[in-house]
Amino acid sequence: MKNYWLMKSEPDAFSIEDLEKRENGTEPWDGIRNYQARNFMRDDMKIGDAVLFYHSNCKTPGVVGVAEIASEAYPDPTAFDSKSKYFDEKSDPENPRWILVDVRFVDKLPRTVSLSEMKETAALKDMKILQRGNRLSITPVAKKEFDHILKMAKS
DNA sequence: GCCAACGTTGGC
DNA sequence: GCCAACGTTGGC
Repeated sequence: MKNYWLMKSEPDAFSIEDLEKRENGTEPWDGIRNYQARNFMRDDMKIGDAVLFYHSNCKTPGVVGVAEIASEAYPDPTAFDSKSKYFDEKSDPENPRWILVDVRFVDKLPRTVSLSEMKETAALKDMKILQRGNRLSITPVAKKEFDHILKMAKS
């Protein structure tokens, strides 16, 4: 069974347009330093899973595109790079603490489905992203929520 | 194991 | 830029 996800990114750092421009539209999703998000990548993500690409910390936060999972989880090299802002001296290369998956561009939505609009939509009320104080950068999404957001983007 | 202090996230 | 919510750290 295919799984569905929502992944946040700050467009100033890495936007859906940046993803589209990457070779093969593919980018290693590095820098995840939260255990819950890591465990989703490690335990539940599979190649071909569908992703809602969400822009956070910007003028109009919301879902802007669709991507897909393009690799199994593998060690995040930035954890071992002392020059990286994601460097973690406590991550042992023999037993990596942090992992990542490759994410591939699929589509930009015809329009942004904004966070405020999502909040007003009864069919989306259970989404983790709408729950109070949720800061998780990777959250599972129900297929019907995923489909509903795509439908909203087309209307 | 508790919990205060601290750093980060992210909407507004 | 503000600040509430949250996760992590580290002293005890």
